[in-house]
Amino acid sequence: MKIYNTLTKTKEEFVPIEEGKVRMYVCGPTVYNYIHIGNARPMIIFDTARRYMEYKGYDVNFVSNFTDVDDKIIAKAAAEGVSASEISEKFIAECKKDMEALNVKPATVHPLATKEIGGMVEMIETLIQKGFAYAAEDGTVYFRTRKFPEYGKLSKKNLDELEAGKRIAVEEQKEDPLDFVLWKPKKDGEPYWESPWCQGRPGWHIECSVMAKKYLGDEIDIHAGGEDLIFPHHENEIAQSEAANGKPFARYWMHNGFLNIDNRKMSKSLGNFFTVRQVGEEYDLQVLRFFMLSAHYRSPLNFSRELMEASKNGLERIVNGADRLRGLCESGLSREVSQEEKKLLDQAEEYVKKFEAAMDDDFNTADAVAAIFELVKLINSNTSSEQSRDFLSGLLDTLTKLCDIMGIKTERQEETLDARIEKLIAQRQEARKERDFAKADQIRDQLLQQGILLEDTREGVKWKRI
RNA sequence: GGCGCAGUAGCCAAGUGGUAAGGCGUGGGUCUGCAACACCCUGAUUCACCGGUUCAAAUCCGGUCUGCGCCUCCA
Repeated sequence: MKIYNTLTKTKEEFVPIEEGKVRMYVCGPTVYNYIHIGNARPMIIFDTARRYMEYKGYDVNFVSNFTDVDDKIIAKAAAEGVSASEISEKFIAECKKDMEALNVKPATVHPLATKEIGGMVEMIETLIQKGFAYAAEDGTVYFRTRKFPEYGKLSKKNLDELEAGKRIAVEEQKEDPLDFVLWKPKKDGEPYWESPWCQGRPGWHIECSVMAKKYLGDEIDIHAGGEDLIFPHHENEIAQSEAANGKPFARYWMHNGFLNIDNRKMSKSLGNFFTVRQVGEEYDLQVLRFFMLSAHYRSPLNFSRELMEASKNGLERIVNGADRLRGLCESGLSREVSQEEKKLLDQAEEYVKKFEAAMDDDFNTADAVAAIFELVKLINSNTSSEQSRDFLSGLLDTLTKLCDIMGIKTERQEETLDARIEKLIAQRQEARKERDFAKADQIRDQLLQQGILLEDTREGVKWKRI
């Protein structure tokens, strides 16, 4: 399995620190609002990577934080006249709902920044002891960036050029403009914690270093997040962790590309901002997941209604295929798998190999999805109720196995139609039998208006919600 | 100014030296009472442009054009 490593800018063979185990950390959202579809991309991508590694037999310890103390949370709390924790707790709960709808598995641990303050204070103390940090007069603690010679190794930045860039805020009490905050004093009305330096709260970067250390250890296999986090967030994490622990921090750094709207970065000021919740009002969020998997995770991906429609139709093709096959399995024959069937099963295995080869190559989900489509075509073209049950269920198992890895649900939600609708379907069948097609079509249109699509298949009448 | 990414059919998208996957859409056909589903056929002599290397280039090198991102909170 190869993974593209931002640190070396090459695809590298994945070798875990501990055989058979993966320690993985993904930077999670700051919870001051409903998550947007840009937040959803790393969630979906790295969940898929995790599922694939689990499929390969790895025991994945997957840690993803919620940043629940931050300027934006405090500002929102002030605006609504509630406490910061009320805001963060609410949006953590809402975020978990969205993740479930996107079929993103809960992390092994979802640590909260506010519950890890003790560890942060400890790490900052260590950094001060080792000379990598210093406290200013007002109690602000800064990281001494130039003391860490490898600073810039992830983002390929040169310290002197950074300084020349003059976009760094000059703070009088900093020894060097490049130094960044580890701990800052509270302002009136803000949440705070006690520390040796002042009552205050942690800076933006220390929490991830501390949570990764606590739940995964000093050295981890994979650290992931959006590409915008490369600098300064991940660069600073490396500096903090490696300076404090004296060991290399993460072996593989993975970064997903941005999700754009109309080829522009999504932002509130441009008015092209979508929450997952908004998209969910119009589409099953499985469609959003499928859409995100249609491109390589490192490429920018453009979001639009047109592309969502295309994804919806493509996903429908896969689900239809699985659905039909599931029905066929029930009526399959109890006999041995024939030679011809055996050949088809071998062909299906070829698609599994193609799928695995794609995923082994830096999680090429677009290619992996193509393999699933080819398998669906094989199924649609070569199955009937005249075949052996073992053959049919073998194909179904293969298809659902691959879809599971992608986090695509192939089972339609079991819904019971209410008696009134069932009666209409029965009446329509009666009308069809009597060749009263006008009445039959009238009933079908009536149901369609209620969002129920009927299909007359060889195996009987099927319905689905649209 | 520094660093970086991308440009493949109407749309999306894979492919990084051996002669262009897959999906959506379009048009035609088969099946069906009709429809839907499904299946078959329909698509780039060509991969932004120009030059070079090579027996061979979408893939490597040089240049040009265009779009985008990071360097500041941001997935």
